[in-house]
Amino acid sequence: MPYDPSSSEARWQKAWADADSFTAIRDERPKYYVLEMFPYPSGRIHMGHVRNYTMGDVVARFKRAQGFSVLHPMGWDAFGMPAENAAMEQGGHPRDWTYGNIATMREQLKPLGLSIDWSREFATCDDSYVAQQQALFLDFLDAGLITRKSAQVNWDPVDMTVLANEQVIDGKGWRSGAPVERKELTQWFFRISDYSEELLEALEGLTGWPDKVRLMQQNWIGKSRGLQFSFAATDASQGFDAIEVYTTRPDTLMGASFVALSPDHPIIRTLAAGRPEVADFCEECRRIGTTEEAIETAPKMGFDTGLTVRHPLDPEWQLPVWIANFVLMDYGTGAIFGSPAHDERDHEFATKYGLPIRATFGERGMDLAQADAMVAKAAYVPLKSEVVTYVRGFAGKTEQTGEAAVDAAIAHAEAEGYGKGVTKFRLRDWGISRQRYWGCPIPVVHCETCGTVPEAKENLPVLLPQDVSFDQPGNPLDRHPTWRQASCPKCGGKALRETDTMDTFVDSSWYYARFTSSRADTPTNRADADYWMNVDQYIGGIEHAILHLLYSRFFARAMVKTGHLPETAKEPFNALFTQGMVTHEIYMTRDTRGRPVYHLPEDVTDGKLADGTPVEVVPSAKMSKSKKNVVDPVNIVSSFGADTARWFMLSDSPPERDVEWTAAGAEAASKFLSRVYRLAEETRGGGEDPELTRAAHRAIADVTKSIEGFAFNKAVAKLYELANAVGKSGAGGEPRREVLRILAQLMAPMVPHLAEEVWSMAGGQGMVVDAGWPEPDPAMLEDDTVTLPIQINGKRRAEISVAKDMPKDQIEALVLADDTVQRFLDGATPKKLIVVPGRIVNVVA
RNA sequence: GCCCGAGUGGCGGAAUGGUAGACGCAGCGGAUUCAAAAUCCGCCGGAGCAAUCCAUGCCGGUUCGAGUCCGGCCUCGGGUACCA
Repeated sequence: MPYDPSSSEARWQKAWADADSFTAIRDERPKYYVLEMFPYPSGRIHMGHVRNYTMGDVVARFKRAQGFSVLHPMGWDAFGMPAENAAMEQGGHPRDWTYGNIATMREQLKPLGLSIDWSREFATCDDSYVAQQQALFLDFLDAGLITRKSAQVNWDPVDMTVLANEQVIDGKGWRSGAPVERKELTQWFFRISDYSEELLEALEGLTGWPDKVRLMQQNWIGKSRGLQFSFAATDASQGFDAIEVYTTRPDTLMGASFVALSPDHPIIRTLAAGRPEVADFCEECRRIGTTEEAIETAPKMGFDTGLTVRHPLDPEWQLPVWIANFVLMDYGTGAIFGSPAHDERDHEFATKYGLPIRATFGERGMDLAQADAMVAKAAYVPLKSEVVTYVRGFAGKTEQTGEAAVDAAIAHAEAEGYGKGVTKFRLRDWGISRQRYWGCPIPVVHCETCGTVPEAKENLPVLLPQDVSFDQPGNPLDRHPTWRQASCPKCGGKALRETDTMDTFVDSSWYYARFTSSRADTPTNRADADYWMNVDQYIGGIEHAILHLLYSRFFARAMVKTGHLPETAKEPFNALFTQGMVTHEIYMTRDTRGRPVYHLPEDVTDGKLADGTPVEVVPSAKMSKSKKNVVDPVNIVSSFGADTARWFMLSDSPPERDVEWTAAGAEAASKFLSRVYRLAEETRGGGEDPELTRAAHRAIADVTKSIEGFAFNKAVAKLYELANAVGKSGAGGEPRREVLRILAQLMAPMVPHLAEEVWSMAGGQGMVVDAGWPEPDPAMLEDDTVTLPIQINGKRRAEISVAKDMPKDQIEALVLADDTVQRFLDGATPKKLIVVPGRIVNVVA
C-alpha cells in the first residue's frame, strides 16, 4: 500500500491528542521549556512559520524523548498597527480582524502536527492578558521603573496623526504625502537605562546565546568613557554662560575647530525664539525625521550661529558655535566639539564649511607638517590601540596609543579642573506610549486636581471601547464620546483617561513568563513560574536580536524586582537560536508601460505562464505578498503532507541561514519519505548484517549530536545515509526491524507521523512518541583502521591505511616507503615529516 | 552613515587549521516497461590522452598545511530605538 500522508497524519494527530501527549505537567521528570517567538496574526501562516515551529518542535520532541517534562506553548502577538490599517482600508473592527486571523492560522498550524500544549494558548489582546499587563505596569510604576518625559515623534500635519518610522517614506507621510514634522509629546518610559551596566555585564553569562547577538547588544548599549567639560562663552551678552560637551576623544582637543550643537539643544531653542533664520534651519533639520539612519545618512548641514566660545586650554583661542543636523540631543550632552582631522563626519563638515583641519597626531614618527598634510584630504582614524605620534598633544607622552592619550587627557582635565571623566551609555529609556487604538491601554488617569494618577488595581482591566470607527486618521480613543471620562482613584473627582496605549514590544516582553501559568489571575503564578522558568531554548529571527531580546531581558528584571518571577529568571532565555528566512525566486513580467507584474510560483511552469509567456526570474528574496513569491504551506500540506513540508524545511540549508523554497526540493523530500515507508513495509527474510547495525549506531551518535548542535540539515543527511544503508543491506527479520525502529526513533522529532507508521510496521511497542531516545553502543562506533592521507608540501598525493593505534615511527617508515612519496622525493631526504595521529601526514620536501 | 552577519560545483550545502565538495537536487548513462511514469543501479567541479594543473567573492599575510586564522576591499542580508 502506498504511503498516504493525509489519512496517516490525521490519524496520528488524533492519537497524540487522545493520549494527551503534549500537555505540559509538573512532575518528577526534569523540565525543559522550549519556545519559538510567537507569531503576529497577519492572516495566514507562511513558510517562515513552518520553518520556525518545525525547528522548535524538533527540539521539543527530542527533549521529550530524552525524558524531559517539556513545556512547548503557542500564542499570538495580537496587538499592532496592521489590524488598524485593515480596519481603515476594508472597514470592520481590529478585534474581529485579529481574532478571525487567529482562528484561521490556528487551523492552518494544527495539521503540521506540532507537539504544542494548546491548552495554554492566549493572545496578547485577550482581556485577561491586558488585565495582567496593566497590573504589571502599576507594579512597575510603584517600583520606580517608569517615568514620564518629553520625546519626539513623527507628525503628519495633514492627517494630524503620529506616524511610525515605517510610515515615513522619504520624509513624507505614507498616506497624505505631506512632509513629516517632528513633534514633542509627553510620553511614558520604562527606565531601562538604569539597567545599562547590568544588562551589559550580564551578557557575559549568556553562554547559550550566539556571540553575534551578544556583540550586537553590547554595541547597542554602547558603554563609553569620555570627558565632559564646558566651553565658556566669550562674552555674557550671547545669552549663555557655557556649553557642556561630551567627547570620547579628548586627546584631540588641540585639533578642535568648531563646537556643534543639536538643533534641539536648549541654547539653540532660546536662540531660535529671537532669530527666524535659526528657527528655519532647525525646522529643516527636523524634516529629516526621527530615525538614526535618516539623520546619519542625510547630507551634513550646518548653520553658523555667530556665537563663539573659548578653548579650555587657551583662553585666547575662540571657536565658532554651529548648529549641525548630525548632532543628536539624545546622546551625550547634545553638543560636541568638532575635531575634523580625526573624525570622518567632522571632516566632511569642516570641508563643506571651510573650517580649519588641524592634526592632533600622525602616523608614528611624523612631524607636525607631515601630519597636517595627511589629514587635509581625509580624516586619520587609526585603531585606538595603535601607537601614534602626537603633534598637538597636551597630556601624556608624544608617542602613545589613542587609549593612553584619552586617559592622559582625562587625567589632565581632572587635575586642572576644567572637566571630568564620565562613563556614558548609548542605550536610551524605552518609550512605550503609542497614540494608537489597538494596543494595551496605559492604566492611568489625568485628574484635574491630583494630576497624573495610576488607576486603582481593583478597577483593572481598563479595556478598549468597542464602539470606534477608523474612517478618519488619528487615535479613535481621543475622539470617543465617553470612554475618556473617569473618576480619580485618589480624590474621586473628575479625571480623563490616558489615551496612549502601550508599545507592542511590551506585550512580547513577558509572554514567555505568562505561558508558565496562562490562566492565572495574577501576571504569573509563582509556583509555576519557579518551576518552568527559564526558557531553556528560545528560537526566532535574527531581526529581534536587539530590541525584543533586550526589552525582554529588562522586563524579566523588572518582574523579579516586583516579585513576579524568581531571582533566577533575571535572564529569561538560557539559550537562543536565530533562524534564517524562507526565500523564493520572484517571477515577473512587464505590463505595456514596462511596470513589473508579479506571478505566483504555482502559476509558473518551466519559466512560462499558462499561456506560454516567458517570465523573468529574479533571484531569491524573502517571501512577500507584494512580490508574490510566496508558497502557501496549506497547499503543500494538502498535496504532500505535513511531514514533507517539515522535512524539506530541515534539509539542506543550515537553520541559521536563509533557505530557498523550491518545488524540486519539496518533491525530493516527499519521494524520500515514501521510500522510507516502502523500506518499512517490505518484509525480508535473512538475518544479521553487522555493518548495518554499526551504521545504525553511528547514525544514533551523529543524529543526536547534530540535533543538539542545531544542525538539522546534517541530521537529515545522516538519516539519508542510514536509509540508504537499510536499502542496500541484506539484513532481514528482527535484526532489520530493529534498525528500522532506530530509524523511526531518530526521524520522529522531524517527521513524527511517518515515524509512527514506521515504528508500528517494524514491531514497535506503543507509539514512537513515547519510545524514548536510543543510545548508541560505544563498541559499535570504534574503527580498527584509519586511512591517512599523505601530503607532500601540503598537497594530497597518496594515502595509506594503518591500524588506529600504530606508533608514529612505524607510520613514518610506511610513508617513506610509499611509491608516490619516493617518486616525489626522488632520492632526497625530506626536510620535515609531520604526522598528526589519526588525521594526516605531511612530507616537507 | 554606524553595528552585526553571509559569500564553496549547474543548484542547496559538507568539511576540531589536516584528503575541498558528505548528503540531497538537477543532469547524463543503464536496468525494468509495448511505451511512459514510478522505482532500482552507476557516473557527475573545470582543463588535460595522461602525469598533472586550476578551483571555496577579490587582494595581501601567518602556517609544514588556510574554505577555516589575521589585515584591506567587494557584493548581498539583518538591525538602526513607533513594522513585527
